[in-house]
Amino acid sequence: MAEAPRKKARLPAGDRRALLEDAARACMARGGIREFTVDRIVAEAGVSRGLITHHFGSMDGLLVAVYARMYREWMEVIEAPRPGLSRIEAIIEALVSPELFDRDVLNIWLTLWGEISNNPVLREAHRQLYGDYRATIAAALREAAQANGRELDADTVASAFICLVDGFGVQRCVEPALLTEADARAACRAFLGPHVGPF
Amino acid sequence: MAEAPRKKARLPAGDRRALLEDAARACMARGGIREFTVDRIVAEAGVSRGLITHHFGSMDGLLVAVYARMYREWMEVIEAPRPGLSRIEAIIEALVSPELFDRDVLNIWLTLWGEISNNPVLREAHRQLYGDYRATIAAALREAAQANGRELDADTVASAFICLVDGFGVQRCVEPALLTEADARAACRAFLGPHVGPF
DNA sequence: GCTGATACTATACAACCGTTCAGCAAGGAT
DNA sequence: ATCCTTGCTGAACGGTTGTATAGTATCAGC
Repeated sequence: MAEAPRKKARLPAGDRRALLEDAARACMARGGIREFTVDRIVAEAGVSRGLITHHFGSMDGLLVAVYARMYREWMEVIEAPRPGLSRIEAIIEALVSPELFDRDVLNIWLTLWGEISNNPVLREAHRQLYGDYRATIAAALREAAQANGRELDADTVASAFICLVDGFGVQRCVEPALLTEADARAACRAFLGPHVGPF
Repeated sequence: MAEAPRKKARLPAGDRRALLEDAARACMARGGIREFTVDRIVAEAGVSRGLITHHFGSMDGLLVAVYARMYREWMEVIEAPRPGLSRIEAIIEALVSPELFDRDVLNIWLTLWGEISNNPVLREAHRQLYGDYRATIAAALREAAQANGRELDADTVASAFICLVDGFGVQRCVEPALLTEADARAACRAFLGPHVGPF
């Protein structure tokens, strides 16, 4: 006979934190910032009301943790090596992959952007991470341009490219039918081609 | 001696509606959807708590009204004739103009996108208006391409172009320093040039 | 087996949420 | 002068918000 499931078993601190972060993301994916509330999140996670404050200090603390985890997972997919593809191609494929080009994921991002724009605590957290993202894209662009013997202002192009990608996210949230994964890939390639040359 | 200001003077119904819409936008520009509350809005407008329900039935009603007005004003600037410029150039100049390329305006849009994505009432309102926007852009693209004797899938390119523009909005809200009006203009032209030819 | 730290629960709290509604004020019609 | 309609107020409602905190369970070190 299997062990009877002990109620309220002790868990390593990290597990419970991750559980709450996942629950918070599920709520945000479902209903944006309006679902990011203590009651919804603890109900989703199946824990007591006090646990959020216990682990994160405040709702802002949890919000920052969610942002950090979203960012980390995003970058993992972006930076994953894809055999046979150049770095810039790999990035484009990552951006239209099921992991990143996903309504739930993008709805969480849309929600986070809205908060970054208005919440000083999250804005500060964003500032620290965002530079890395742009630098990664810019490095891939520089690499592709060099392979074709071209000059380019990698930072500026990377910035505009990120705008395009963020816009895909918006579009996919507000008008999902209008933008397929193939459209997004084609738009990325059409956008970057003139700047870095064939890839 | 001037007329003594009468308190609670009667106003045409439309004026009071517009007053509330403006107050709601001021709140959203300041703090996103979290500031879109009855108390904040009526305080901003200097009217009583009951007035929102009286004129709009509910907060969702006001939200739809705000969206409709944002859309109308956006389109007015987009469609304004600009002597000496082609239609597509005029649209790009409109997009980077002080009226549209404005932190407050774009923060309201970012807030509205987040709501469209999660609020069925607003999503329905959006669906009806959005098609017109895309059609306007697509028509300008077709015109430019024809002038250069080119073929293009105007709807698809318009859709991707709108993504780019929406992404500018996101970027300007979450990282205002990184994207100047000149950057945005240059990115628009670089994006459209390869599709429609010189303009 | 005690002690102290840690993980967690559950209640309580004041503040705020959107909506309802009774009533007042002002003007037009009769 | 009296009614009715309309624009608007302001109090009241039940429900939800985030946080503070007292109390309970569990485990490591001794």
